[in-house]
Amino acid sequence: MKKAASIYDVARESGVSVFTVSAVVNNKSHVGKALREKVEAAIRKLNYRPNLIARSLAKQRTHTIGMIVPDIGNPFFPSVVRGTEDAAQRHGYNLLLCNSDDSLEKEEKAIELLLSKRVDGILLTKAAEDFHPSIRQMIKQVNIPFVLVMRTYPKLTRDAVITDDYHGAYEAVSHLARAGRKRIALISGPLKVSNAKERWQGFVDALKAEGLPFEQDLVIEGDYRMESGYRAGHSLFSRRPDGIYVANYLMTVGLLKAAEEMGLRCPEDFGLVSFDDYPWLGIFRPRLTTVELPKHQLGSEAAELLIRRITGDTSKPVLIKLQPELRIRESCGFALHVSAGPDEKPLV
Amino acid sequence: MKKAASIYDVARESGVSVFTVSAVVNNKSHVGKALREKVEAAIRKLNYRPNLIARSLAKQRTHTIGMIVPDIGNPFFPSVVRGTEDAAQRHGYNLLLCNSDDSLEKEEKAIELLLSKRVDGILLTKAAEDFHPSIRQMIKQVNIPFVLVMRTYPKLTRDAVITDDYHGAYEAVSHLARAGRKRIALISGPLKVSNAKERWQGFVDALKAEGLPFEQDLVIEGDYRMESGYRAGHSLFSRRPDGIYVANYLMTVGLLKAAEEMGLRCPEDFGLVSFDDYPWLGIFRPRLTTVELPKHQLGSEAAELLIRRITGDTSKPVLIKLQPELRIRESCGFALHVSAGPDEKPLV
DNA sequence: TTGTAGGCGTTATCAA
DNA sequence: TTGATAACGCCTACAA
Repeated sequence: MKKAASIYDVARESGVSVFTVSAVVNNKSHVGKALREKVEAAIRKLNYRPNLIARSLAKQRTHTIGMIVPDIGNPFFPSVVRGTEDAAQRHGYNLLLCNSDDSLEKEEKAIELLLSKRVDGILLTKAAEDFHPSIRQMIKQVNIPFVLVMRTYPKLTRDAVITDDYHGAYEAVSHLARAGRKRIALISGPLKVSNAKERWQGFVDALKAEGLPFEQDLVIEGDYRMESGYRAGHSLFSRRPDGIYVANYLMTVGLLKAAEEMGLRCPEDFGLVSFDDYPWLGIFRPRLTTVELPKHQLGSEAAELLIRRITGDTSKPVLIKLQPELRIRESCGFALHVSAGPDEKPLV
Repeated sequence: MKKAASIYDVARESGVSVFTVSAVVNNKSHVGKALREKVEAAIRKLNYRPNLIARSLAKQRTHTIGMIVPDIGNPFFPSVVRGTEDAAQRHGYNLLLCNSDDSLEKEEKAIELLLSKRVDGILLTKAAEDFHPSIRQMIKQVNIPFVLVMRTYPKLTRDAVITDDYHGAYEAVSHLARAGRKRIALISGPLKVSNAKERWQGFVDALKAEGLPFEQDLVIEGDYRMESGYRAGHSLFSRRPDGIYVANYLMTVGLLKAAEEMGLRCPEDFGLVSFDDYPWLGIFRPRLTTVELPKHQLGSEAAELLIRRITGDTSKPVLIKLQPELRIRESCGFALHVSAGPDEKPLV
């Protein structure tokens, strides 16, 4: 097997210069009809495909965007990634995907690699800790656009697209209160992460607004993983909260596992509002009341913004804040039938 | 802001040739200590990072693998992708991710793009229809390794890593039969897809082995999406099956939605075995009995195999078949407590 | 051990 | 409208 045809081969085959070939490949207008047809014939004959690596080197543009998420295995992220892939696709960009496991080390390694591969921009869901100075400097230096996804990171003041987590949490806790819950607990994400802080604040403020006490030992800091929800459950239930707001789905699953082991039932023994909704949560029992986050949109808006930056939009940094939506089901002790109203999206 | 330092800048700064710089960057052994240190100093000073695009062009290797899945938003795939990313990572490869939505058109477009971007190999979960001849020829021509994931595709006889779907389906249906179900239905994936065919065959053979009738109008062909499960449910339940085997999770969710709308309960009105397990299925009710597929392993083994091919392994094509595992819970009408035995993985 | 020079496949500049 | 030819940044014979 011989190697793929290059632009030179096409030029030779059709008896024109590489310039002309390049012009027809990129269909610039200035090529005579006769030549164009000869070139096109040669392209077909040789089965020529432009080498995008070479093109990237010459144009200093890869049409690739890097995306770093904590873990694509966390059911929250696939939809986000899908959203960005869809948008990227539409604009002729590809996605290089990395997982950081919320580890600074992996994150920085991923960034270095993406920069070395000369991606045109990066979508980042920042891990908790601060960048090392060297990385920060490197980022500043290469000067490609970043947009933060789901989590802000002030040290690198830039574009971000997030959800209104404060508001979502506030709604969640208010709902718990309206359902008559008095001792409301929080299982939080890592407080170093911006959205966990927001959700925490929403929890605190809603409590206050409802005239409910804030009990320090009713808030537990998890790490958004299932196991931390499980552990949180075990230590939390001994304190008998009658309502719990859990800051993400995976921790909710862990929590429910713990509840079951301790013989506690939802909503009979405790009310629950979880963050982040999934189609199947309306099907299985207990039917979880959740705060839905527009995951797909999150990803696509981030991608759109990033691509705008890549293509030269230099307007001032923006913070896009998407609105969550409380989906009332049955995990707080009563089925509110308004949830079947026109606002509810059909499952399928 | 000036552009990034190149190998030439480093060479000039340290007063050596680009050859030497290249040698230390790739730490070849032949560089004298004195020079090496000078070069390293210059690298640090200029904050030099090799341009991997240029390297790829020169070496004809991108250290990137392309992966095409139907939909990363389908909860089945994230773990697979995570598995391949982990393996790729370990070997210094990156992942370019594409979604095909099981559409031949999108799939072929993705392949063309990946080939043009000169990925070193491709991981493919093939859409149902056959490649067009031109694509097939193109693939043959570029001659980069493909490994098929989850689905085989005989027309392109190559490496594949799949799960033993026949066996999994057989087990599922046998379990339904052991639970006393007599009229067992199947909600299948698209029969043009290899694994759907396998699961169908496992269903048929298990029925026969159990001495149960095969009723044609108790099998419905879906497309692995939620909505098709929902529709299948609506048309199926009027025929009153007492057991259902559903070939994937998303269709199960749709089916359960339909069941609810028709006032049918699982397992009281029908037994259910679903394919493909998730941590939360052991938590919510009904507790689904499922056939777990080793998703992460699927992805990592595929990546390992692909990378072996990329790096020159020319041994004959292999078909890696991973074993599924029946996880007995309660959706067939009785809780078999063997499921709590040593075989069961802890949730967290 | 180190340097020189050509090649990787495009695009882009500048003439013609 | 076309054609040479120099980048793009790195690797790698081949020489020294």
